[in-house]
Amino acid sequence: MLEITTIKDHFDQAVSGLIKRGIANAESLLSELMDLDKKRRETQSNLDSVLAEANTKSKMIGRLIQGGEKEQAQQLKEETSVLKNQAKGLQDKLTALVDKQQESLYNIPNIPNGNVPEGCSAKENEVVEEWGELPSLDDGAMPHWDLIQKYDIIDFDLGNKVTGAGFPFYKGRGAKLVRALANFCLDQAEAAGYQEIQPPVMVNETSGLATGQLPDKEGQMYAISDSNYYLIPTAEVPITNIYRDTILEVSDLPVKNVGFTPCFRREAGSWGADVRGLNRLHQFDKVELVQVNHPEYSYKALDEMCKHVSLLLQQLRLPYRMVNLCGGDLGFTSAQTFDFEVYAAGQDKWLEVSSVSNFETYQTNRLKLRCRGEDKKNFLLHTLNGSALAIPRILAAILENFQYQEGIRIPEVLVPYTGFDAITH
RNA sequence: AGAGGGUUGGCGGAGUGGUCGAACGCGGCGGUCUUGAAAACCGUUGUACCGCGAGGUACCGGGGGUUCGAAUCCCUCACCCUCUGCCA
Repeated sequence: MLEITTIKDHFDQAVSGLIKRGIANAESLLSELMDLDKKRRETQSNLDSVLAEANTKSKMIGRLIQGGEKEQAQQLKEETSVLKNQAKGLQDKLTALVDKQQESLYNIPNIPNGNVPEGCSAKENEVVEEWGELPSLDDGAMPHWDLIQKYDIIDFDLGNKVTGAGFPFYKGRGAKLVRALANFCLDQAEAAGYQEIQPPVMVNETSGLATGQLPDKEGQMYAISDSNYYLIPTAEVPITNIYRDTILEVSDLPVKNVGFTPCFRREAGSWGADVRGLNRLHQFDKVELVQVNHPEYSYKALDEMCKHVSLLLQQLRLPYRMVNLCGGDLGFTSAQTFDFEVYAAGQDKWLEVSSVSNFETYQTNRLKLRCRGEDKKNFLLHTLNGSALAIPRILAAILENFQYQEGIRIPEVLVPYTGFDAITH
């Protein structure tokens, strides 16, 4: 969530930022919040001074009782009782105000960075980089959902039987290809200085709140009904939460972690042609990069992460475009996001295979992830993350783009990982 | 899963109703001494919020309660340890 002091100190900037996201009433929304904050501070001041008086009197009572002056003590007790009652009222008021302010802040998205394009839908996203030539396929080329049947490498029917829709089985060379992609991505990340992490795939409610999946997108996470845990929608959640309630030293920065996990998404209400086959699943594997960085260097890091993703896609020989998301299309918690879309020739579609974001202090504020400054003042750090990469969609693009009459060619960089250079009957 | 014991500041560890935000030790930081370092000695050392400031408030696993007053008593939840059971 946003810091209240940031909104106060950069009010106009905050308003115009939210307007860029398409929030028309941003000004009144933030003004209300400022009024609420003013009331909150007043109430806190009042409460503090009542408590201070009560504390003083309580201490006097202690001394009087020790000195044997019971009657005076009794008198003070009554006075203190009155103060305590006042304090209780003020405390309730303060709690209500804080809750309201918190709720309000939870519902305000991050302020877009200055380089985020104007626009209210995906149509206004800005393509900033394009790479590779779109393959032209022979007659009889297929989308991946047909290819996987033809070569018997991924089985959706089996998934339906054993679990339900959106939980495919990868078999034989299909399974091997998943493992090859994961290992390739992990090795590349390691070479770029990321530490590999294997986190739990279930998290508690506090963690979900801290990275912003809760309460906003509760419908996206699977909840474990009898233990208050949630299945992670991305490794970002457990890995970023490592640093919850933490104060780092400047010398610890940048923190660079990479995790390979299954991701679970309810994706409630998503149906239609866009979601066929591997395009959208309830469970899928993803390699995720997570960085914690100094505010001064976070955009440099964002750039570096985008370059990393570009390089992965280039090595895999997948034509892609890199898109600077416009204000209206930006994720709730993000200050700036670049999406990477890969062209899948068999279905003639661009598939989003990576999303690289800088959250600035939006997450660290909830996480209470700070850094000890040289002046001993603590400040909030920046978090960033990016997929590198989402495996099933990459798989889909590979199958479709590299298909030929008798089989599917495996990208050269993967061959050492798969042990085969083509999938044929 | 059952029985018992725990949870205190960066770490170890006192504290069972009243100047306790918390003794003491270690570690960290600053200083004296030294060519430099070590040792020794002196000082300092949590976080958040309110306030221009002086200063104030809150926090001893989380939440609630008793009391004029709670780290200390009561309830509850979570986690940890030991033993028994089960298990990859």
